[in-house]
Amino acid sequence: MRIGELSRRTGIPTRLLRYYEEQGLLTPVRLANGYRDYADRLVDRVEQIRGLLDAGLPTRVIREVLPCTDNPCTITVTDASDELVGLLEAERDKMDARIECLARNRDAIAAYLRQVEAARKR
Amino acid sequence: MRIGELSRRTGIPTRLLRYYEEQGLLTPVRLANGYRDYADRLVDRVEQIRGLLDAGLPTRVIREVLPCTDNPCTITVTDASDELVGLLEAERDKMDARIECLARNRDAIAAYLRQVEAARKR
DNA sequence: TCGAAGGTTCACATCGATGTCAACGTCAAG
DNA sequence: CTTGACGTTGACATCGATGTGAACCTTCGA
Repeated sequence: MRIGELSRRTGIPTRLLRYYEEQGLLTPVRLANGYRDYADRLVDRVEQIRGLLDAGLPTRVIREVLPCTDNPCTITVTDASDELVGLLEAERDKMDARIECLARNRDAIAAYLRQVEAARKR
Repeated sequence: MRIGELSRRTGIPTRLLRYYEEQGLLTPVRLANGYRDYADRLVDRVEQIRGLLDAGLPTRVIREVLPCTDNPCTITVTDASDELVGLLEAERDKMDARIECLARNRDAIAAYLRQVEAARKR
């Protein structure tokens, strides 16, 4: 599919799809006329990218993370440099911390909302 | 404590502590000489703010969220406008989505790292 | 008393993500 | 053949978070 359809399907402006490509997060093939051609599976990838961006990861990190979340890429297990492994471990730990922080605050909000609701019943 | 010590304790530059105040996330009292004076408990608050910022929440949202995560503020349950309640529910749901996305990707990274390690043992 | 350390405000710079616009090429339908 | 929808690249603008520096005030210890 071309960029317009991908944009419609994902709700992400074409501007950003091009930006993600520039950042190395998305690599559509080019048609003879120069148009970008996106495989269907890239819809999911775009959503994954959005999720990670929304969760606060910079594109630089997402670029490292994406390959290891691709099933087919699990084959490339062996060519992971020590450096990359270290980076990924650090990133995993940061994500743990973020998850914990988010969860704690979400729980606090949820508890608060429950109290509000309880108070309104009276 | 004054801003320098808070900065040392939290590792956050004074510039940002002032910025958080400007954004309404932190409200130190002022000493006679105009210096900011931070209560001890604000150390925790700063860390909470950092966690939420790192998790991708903008200061605008954090400002709404913080009050409901303060225990003493649970007393103010009654003065929650419908609007705020809706905003908080939406925010809670977004946080849910972020947590899920982060967890999925962290799990993928963790699985990848385990594979790498297994491959290296051989 | 003087200087260093740390505080204040204000302004401007930077950086990443995103919006917007200009100038132009491609393609399908009337 | 032309028009309109859609694509291309490139430049510049904006917005939020953060860095940096100037000009100035306060406190404290030599």
